[in-house]
Amino acid sequence: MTEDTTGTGDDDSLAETFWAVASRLRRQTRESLAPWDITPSQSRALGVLGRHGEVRPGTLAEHLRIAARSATEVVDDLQTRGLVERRPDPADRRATLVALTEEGKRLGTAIRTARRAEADRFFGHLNDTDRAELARILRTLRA
Amino acid sequence: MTEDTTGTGDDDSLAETFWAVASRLRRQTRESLAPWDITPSQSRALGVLGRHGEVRPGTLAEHLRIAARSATEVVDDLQTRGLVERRPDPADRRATLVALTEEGKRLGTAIRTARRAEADRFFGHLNDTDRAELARILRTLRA
DNA sequence: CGAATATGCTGAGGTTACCTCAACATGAGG
DNA sequence: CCTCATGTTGAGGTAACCTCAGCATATTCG
Repeated sequence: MTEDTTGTGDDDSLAETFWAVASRLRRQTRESLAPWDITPSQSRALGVLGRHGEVRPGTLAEHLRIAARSATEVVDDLQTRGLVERRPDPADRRATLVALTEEGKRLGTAIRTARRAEADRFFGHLNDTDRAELARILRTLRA
Repeated sequence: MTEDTTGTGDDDSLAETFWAVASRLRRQTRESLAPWDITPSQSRALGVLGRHGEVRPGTLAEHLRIAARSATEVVDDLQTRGLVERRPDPADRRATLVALTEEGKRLGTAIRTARRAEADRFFGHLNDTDRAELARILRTLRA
């Protein structure tokens, strides 16, 4: 149905193509996370916590490249699910430290594995050279 | 694939890098569209309409790769701003055709120019080879 | 020391861009 | 004409952000 293609070179500016890919990746990610009933940004936060141990919400925000307030929100969600806990920062009484609970760690590793598999599935259509090229170019653009 | 990390070791998977770039691009796009008080998805819709003439909402949705219902919404917004108009499809009385108004056309071209400039600014850090490579690889992934 | 200022977190409230589900009208095939 | 498919949209929901303001601490400096 819907004569799918309509030719091909439809919306092909670099930016458009980029967004088309992004949208595909987002859908796939969401899908691959579904079994754990966890959202993409929660999973990203779990990743950061796994790599860094306990951090303050503000630091988490930097790693996720979002506003501090938004990090608070993600932490709230994870805390509700019992995946992280907050404790006072002994070094600064304004601050809080966020750390994975045992279950958070377990889930974190499980998800990391799944995400890796998912990434392989997504980027796996590329050969090694292309994948490396893509990584390099994207890193340039991230700056 | 997994770890060819360059030592920074921060958020290094290909997917993470991809999202970091996406986020940067999104912010910049939003900013560059601000003068016209138009959102990214509205501008994408204008683009499709500019390239295709009048289309049905459903067709628009396909081009934008979103659900039909969501296209209706974008059209609503554009119509409120007087940039598009709906008229009945003579060939099928269930359907509607969406077309740019004169002002929509004017704005569409203005925006297209701006977006191009913005893309150049964003992707301009890359040399020609890298830009071509990126385009090629992304097109593979879009499939 | 004490006052001004900076920093860290979060409540309140908003936005964008999506989604699904179901209603309703019309079209098409038997 | 009856059924089923299709096109659009109302209703209602969601994730993931945002800003702004307030409160509690920390730091700096006269």
